[in-house]
Amino acid sequence: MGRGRIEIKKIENNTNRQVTYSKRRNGIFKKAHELTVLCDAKVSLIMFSNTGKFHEYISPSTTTKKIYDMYQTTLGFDLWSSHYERMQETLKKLKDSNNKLRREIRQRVLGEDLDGLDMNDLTTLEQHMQDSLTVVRERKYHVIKTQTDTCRKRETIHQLEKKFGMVENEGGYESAIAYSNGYI
Amino acid sequence: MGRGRIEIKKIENNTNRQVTYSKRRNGIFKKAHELTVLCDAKVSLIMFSNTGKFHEYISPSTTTKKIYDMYQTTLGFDLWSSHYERMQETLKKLKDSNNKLRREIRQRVLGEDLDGLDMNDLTTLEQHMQDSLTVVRERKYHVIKTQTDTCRKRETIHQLEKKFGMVENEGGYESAIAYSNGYI
DNA sequence: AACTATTTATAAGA
DNA sequence: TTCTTATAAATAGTT
Repeated sequence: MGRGRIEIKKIENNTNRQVTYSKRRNGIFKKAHELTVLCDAKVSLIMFSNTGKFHEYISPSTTTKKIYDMYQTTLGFDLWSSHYERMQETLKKLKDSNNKLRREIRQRVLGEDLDGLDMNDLTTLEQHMQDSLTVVRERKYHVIKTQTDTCRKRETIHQLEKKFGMVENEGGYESAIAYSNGYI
Repeated sequence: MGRGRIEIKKIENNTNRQVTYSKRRNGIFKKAHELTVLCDAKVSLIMFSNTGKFHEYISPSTTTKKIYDMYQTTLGFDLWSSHYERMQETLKKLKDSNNKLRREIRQRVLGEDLDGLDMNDLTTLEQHMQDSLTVVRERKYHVIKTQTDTCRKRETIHQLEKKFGMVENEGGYESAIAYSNGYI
């Protein structure tokens, strides 16, 4: 449909190709619109030229999102599966992990939810708890010892102050403790 | 372009509309393909007739998914943002929750990560652990007692069998135990 | 961006 | 649906 018939193969001349793209793009958009009106159809037409330029036609009665939703429903699969499924998997893993952690806490910290455990499980759990308790007690004694040491140091510093008239920076010690206690 | 010129408005005659849809659909698909080849473009053409029938053309060099991804990138927004953002939020909450749980386990179950705790914290923790340990020990004795009771029952059943020549269903008891031990 | 000779699409009919 | 064909519409090459 023009001065001469053309073969349907890539137009190598760059300018020609651009011009033909522009002309035919308009043609196809017009056709899409006519189809929409004449036949009460819903059309989504998305095009990218070989230079990456984007153009689209969408029937006024709908949206691209709706068309894709219908597309997915019709074909019965998910277009965003790569994005979405990866998120779904991560979500599932996190939920599982969370549940396990919660169960562990219920069992080991609160002593609840022990119904499924047999004698071996219970004995192992008891041993773990005993070990942990030992660790905490050791830590406690460590802190007591350290605090005592710190007190001794503070006393020594006070003695030095009295000797040399120095002024101690009170904020230093207290704020360090406050900082070390702050856990979220 | 036919025997007579037509107005571009909905074809009310049902059969006519169907026929025109079919003819023009083929026409537009052909045009889409020609554009693809002649101009090295990427075209996605999705159509739904007013009866809900689905047809699509997609350039052979690409996929609907890719076009859809390019569409989103080009327009710089996410069609699923509401869905997606909700998932992102859930994901973040779960991650935070997970981290908190892990920290709690490190502290209370493994006896690690105690650096930030002062004497009061440690004493409280020690007391909690002691309480939990007591609960576990109580549970252990409960299980021992229950098992003893069960054994007694089994003995009684055996005695009854000997008396009356009944055959015990061995699977019943064992599988019940296996079931009650199975936790994920 | 216009023009126009020609090809192509298609409306109506079979 | 599919084919036919007169005619409208699209467009290739040109200006």
